[in-house]
Amino acid sequence: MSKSVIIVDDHNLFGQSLKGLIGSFPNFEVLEVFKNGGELVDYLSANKKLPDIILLDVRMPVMNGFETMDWVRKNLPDQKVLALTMEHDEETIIKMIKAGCRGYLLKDIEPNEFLLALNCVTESGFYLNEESSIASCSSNKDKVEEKLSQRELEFLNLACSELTYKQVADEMNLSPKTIDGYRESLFNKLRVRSRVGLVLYAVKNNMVEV
Amino acid sequence: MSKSVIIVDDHNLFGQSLKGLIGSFPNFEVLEVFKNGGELVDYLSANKKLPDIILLDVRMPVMNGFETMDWVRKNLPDQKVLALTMEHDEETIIKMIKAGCRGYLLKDIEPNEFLLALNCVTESGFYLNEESSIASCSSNKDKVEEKLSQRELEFLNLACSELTYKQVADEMNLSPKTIDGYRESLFNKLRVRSRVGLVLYAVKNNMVEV
DNA sequence: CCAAACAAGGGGATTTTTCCCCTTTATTTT
DNA sequence: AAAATAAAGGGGAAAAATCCCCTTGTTTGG
Repeated sequence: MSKSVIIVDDHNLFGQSLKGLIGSFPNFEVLEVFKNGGELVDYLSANKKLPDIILLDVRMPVMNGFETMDWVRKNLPDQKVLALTMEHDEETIIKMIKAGCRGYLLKDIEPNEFLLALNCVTESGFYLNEESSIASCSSNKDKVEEKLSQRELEFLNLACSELTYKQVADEMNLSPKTIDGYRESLFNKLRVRSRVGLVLYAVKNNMVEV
Repeated sequence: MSKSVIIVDDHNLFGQSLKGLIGSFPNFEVLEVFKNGGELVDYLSANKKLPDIILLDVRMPVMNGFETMDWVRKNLPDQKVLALTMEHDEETIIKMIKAGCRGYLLKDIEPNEFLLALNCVTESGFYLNEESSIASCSSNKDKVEEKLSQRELEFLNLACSELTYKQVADEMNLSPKTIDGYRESLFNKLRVRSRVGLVLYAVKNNMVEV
């Protein structure tokens, strides 16, 4: 019996090309190609046919990979999802694996490795290559991310702007002194020594939209 | 007669998938798929068959799109090259068009638009959609980039770090006051109001490695 | 139930950044 | 040759960011 796949990727040319490639594999067929998580959620919510595998990009408009993965885990906990992205930074890999995806593929893998991964997931339920295993073990950076509270993340985002801390305080309806506390706390957690350091950290780890 | 295409893209899965898609178009065939500009240059240097079109990614290891485009223009000025990337920022588009490519495609276009572009380039020599035309006209950002001197770029890079301006001055063997001059000058040129603004500008426009 | 962790806020001092106005010396353009 | 521009440097002041040490409630895990 043929295994069914749904592709979710905002780069349409890639999605459509990949559909062709997967279609050429024996025993695989592509049910749908979506451009963002929102379209996928609409489809899945409509009780349409569930695919054997969902290939999920991380950076997408409307609803990104993390948000989409959260939704899938809540609503279809048994759905197999493979993250398929260009980001090879540990943060992203760890976040996606924690969010519950069954493996992490980089867009620069060879097609035969890709086929292997598809088979691996349908049969054993998981596909983890060296990079993602390494990433999920070495939880060094991981821990610090964990420790950032919602409020701290809000602050971090606002710090990545030309607002002064005083203006950030207004924005968050807090006193400048509290903001100073967040700043100091983040400096320690993220091991940076200046606001520029904060911004660079956030950019490096895709925590802000640039 | 069939038109020949060479694909240069570091994301192998994309390159191979795209090969499949192009192969399915009538009158198109893919000669080679390379993972970076270096491989392309090796091929072209070896006097192998020249393709009708080269599809060139911009962000690649070893030899990126700009460097590759420069080489092609110098050595094979009549070779038709289409940039095919994810970057939709004006800087990149302008730089690639200036470097001499015949058009600029985003990876999120529809396959039929893609086919149109391929035909357009082989027949008329150019393919410019709205976005790239807009970009090459509205040279607003363009001009400011132009105006940044080598020294200012050096400063900008160092400003994107946790160094204080005093330390940046040491690094550049200049007085802190001169650095202050660069700072002020860049604030005006880039229309930012703080060091964080500088960093964000540099990150947005891929002027620093993050 | 208690101690630990956390969110919010503050005083006061130091350093860094930002701003505005200014000079000199080459180089380039007109 | 005169004018414009780039590169380097400066004084002085105001604003912002950084640092260190501190208090008061609230939650929350053990």
